[in-house]
Amino acid sequence: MDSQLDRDPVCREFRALCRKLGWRVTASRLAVYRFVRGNKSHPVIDSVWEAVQRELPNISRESVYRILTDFADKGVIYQLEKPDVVARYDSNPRRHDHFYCERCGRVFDFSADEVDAIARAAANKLGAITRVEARVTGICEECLRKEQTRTRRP
Amino acid sequence: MDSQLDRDPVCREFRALCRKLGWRVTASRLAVYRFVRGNKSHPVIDSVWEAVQRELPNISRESVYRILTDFADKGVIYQLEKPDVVARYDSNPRRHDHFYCERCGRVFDFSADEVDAIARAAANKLGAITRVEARVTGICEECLRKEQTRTRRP
DNA sequence: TTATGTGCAAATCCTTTGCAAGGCG
DNA sequence: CGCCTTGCAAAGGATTTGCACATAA
Repeated sequence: MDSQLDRDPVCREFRALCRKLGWRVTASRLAVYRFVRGNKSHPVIDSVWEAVQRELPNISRESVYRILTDFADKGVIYQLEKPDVVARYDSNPRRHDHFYCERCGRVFDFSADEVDAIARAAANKLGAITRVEARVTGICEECLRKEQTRTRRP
Repeated sequence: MDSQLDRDPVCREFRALCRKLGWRVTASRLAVYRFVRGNKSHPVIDSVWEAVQRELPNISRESVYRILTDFADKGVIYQLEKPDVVARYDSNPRRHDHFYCERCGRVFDFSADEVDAIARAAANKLGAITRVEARVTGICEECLRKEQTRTRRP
């Protein structure tokens, strides 16, 4: 990275980030970071790849995957729609919400019905609304207990 | 389907459903329906397949997929986590919510911050909460306009 | 009988991984 | 120079599709 880039605030921010995470500063990572940072379009892989290719024509799709996965693992970005995708089905016809356990992957139902009206009001201008669901992620009771047990008896 | 099954209320319900949808009543569909109906465990494909195999040992995984997909298409069940999976990334670090357009697939941000407290309170007993997001699905403004134009000029 | 539904095998598509070469520190 | 990164090729895994046979209606 040449010294000229030090004047670019995004670049400096990125270097600080890498330092914090113990990562090397590479052109690939910087280019991906530049495109993703503050980007509100929720880009899919190929959008990111395409954009980054304009700067680094030889970057591979796989590297973009790796870099984005690393960013997501460190919480630098958030991954919507993880491909931890196995089709799941829900036969409950009533409006309801879901709690996703990050540990065991199970999904639990709950109902916070005021969410519906609130989200509808807020998303009103974006289009016609079909359904509203609150999605909560965390660690379920059972997994919490397991972790506590493990911690107590080392 | 023999007449004995007519006495089973689930079966009768299922026959009515098939009639409404213009579907043939088959043992495979009935078995899948039986397992899924009222099932609150959000089963993945293999759980459904495994359960149905106990009744129909020769049913194929592909058929289970087809049947569940058909059910979901008709709104008989809801498909959580569709495998329309292409990884999507979101660089907005602030808590916020998402509007998914069913037509164009784009995702829009909005904020309905009261949702957080409400959902937390409701999901409180299920475990430790990491994040809360309202997920709204519908048809975005732009797609709505396109559909209206198409309808107005046939 | 006739069109729909199903099993089987194979194709797709997205994502991840192994490995050797490249490049940051 | 040594270890972390990357490109390339290939593997993996989930879901879908083509086709011939089975079966509701």
